[in-house]
Amino acid sequence: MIDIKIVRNNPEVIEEALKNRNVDPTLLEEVLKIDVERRKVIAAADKKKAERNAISSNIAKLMSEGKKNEAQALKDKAKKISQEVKELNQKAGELDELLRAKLLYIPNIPHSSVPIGSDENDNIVVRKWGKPRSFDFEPKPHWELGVQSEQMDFDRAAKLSGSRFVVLRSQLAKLERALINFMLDLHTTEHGYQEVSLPHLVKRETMLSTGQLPKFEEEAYKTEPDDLFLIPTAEVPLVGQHRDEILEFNSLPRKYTAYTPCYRREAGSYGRDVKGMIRVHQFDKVELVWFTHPESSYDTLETLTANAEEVLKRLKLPYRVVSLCSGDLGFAAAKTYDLEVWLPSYNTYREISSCSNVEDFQARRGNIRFRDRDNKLKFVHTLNGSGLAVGRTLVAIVENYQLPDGRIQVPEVLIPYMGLEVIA
RNA sequence: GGAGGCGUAUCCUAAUUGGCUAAGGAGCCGGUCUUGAAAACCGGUGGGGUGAAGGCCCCGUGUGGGUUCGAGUCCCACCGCCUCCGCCA
Repeated sequence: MIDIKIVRNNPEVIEEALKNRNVDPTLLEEVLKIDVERRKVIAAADKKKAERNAISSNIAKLMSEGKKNEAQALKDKAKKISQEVKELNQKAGELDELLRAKLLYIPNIPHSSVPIGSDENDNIVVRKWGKPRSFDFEPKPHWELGVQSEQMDFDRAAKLSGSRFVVLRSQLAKLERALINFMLDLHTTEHGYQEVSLPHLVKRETMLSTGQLPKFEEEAYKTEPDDLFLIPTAEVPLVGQHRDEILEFNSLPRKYTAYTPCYRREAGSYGRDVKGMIRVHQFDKVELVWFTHPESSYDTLETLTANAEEVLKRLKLPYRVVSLCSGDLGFAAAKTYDLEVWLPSYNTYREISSCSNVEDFQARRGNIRFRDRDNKLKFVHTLNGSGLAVGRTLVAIVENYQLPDGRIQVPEVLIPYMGLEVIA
């Protein structure tokens, strides 16, 4: 959530942020209008309350002196004021709620280093690693390779659950498991993250604090009658863990990694990536999340991104790092690097990880604070990144490591996890 | 699902015939003292409104209502945690 004080004192900052994100700026005007009205009502209510409090203490004094008649006169007066207070209070409460509801729909302010642009075409390639392999045969897309070996089963998945699901078998099922273990081992033993095993169903408030709600409710799977949501990413419970907490200064930064399935309705993506397992309703992901001091969060973004990149480097998968432009930035993010892996079937780079600094946007919504050196309570900064999306990593391996006969060579670092060198 | 208990500030813990400022302790921050530190002592340590500022004011005892001039305290509903019983991988 955006700080109302920034909205109030520097509306031009928000206005520019909304403009750069291609978001309708009328939202800002509404917020400002409500805020002015709200403060007016609060000031009026406070004045009445002060008046009533003064009378109340007079009544107490008179009562103790036994002057009942005088006290009664004041009581009548106070009762009237109390009625006025009640009305003003109610009005203030309504405006407060209205303001909060509007604020929850305002996206984060892009960081000054974020390139200004309208869509993904304006993203900037920061660096590239590795060279796309040149095949001396015609490479096949993963869905052909997988179906051919009967280890990727889209028909049965559709029978079970409909479109955009996949069933994996045998060595590909094992490859998925191997990737999860490889990623978790790397992040815990070499990058210093704490592994966490988490609930996959979370409350509405949890989704709200990370920014998935209220704006993107149609993207989430919701359960009835409990109003629990299936997580679209482990970021949600990882960040939500510390909701309404005050973290020790010395416990920061906190670094967590978690493997979870991710559930996404993919509403509005009909017709995109319909073949294969690039875009499915359920996929595995190993997530990285940091809680940091505000002053170090941008250094952390570089570290976090490097941690995710390390997975691709060890798997020897060619990739590039892209800095998302303002128009392509996610709702909660102040700055995002996407990692894109080379996919022969698409003949291009496709997103496999997204690493973001959301600054205090989620901390403000979730009330996650720490006590600073000056003893003041402040909001932490949170960062998240995929390290990596397991399904897409599997796709990348299948396509990039394919052999002319359709078998898949196992990347060297995965051989200990797979117990074999080639997937037949 | 049934029964009972408990929710107070960063933490621990008080406060019932409803009434001045939610007492006390710990931690932390700042200050005094000291060669330095410790101890001791003093002040501060949630949110909001208003003001150029000193300041002034309002709210805050799980949440939301109610009674009352006035609620930590009385009433109602809800939420969370704990214990026991039942069911259960």
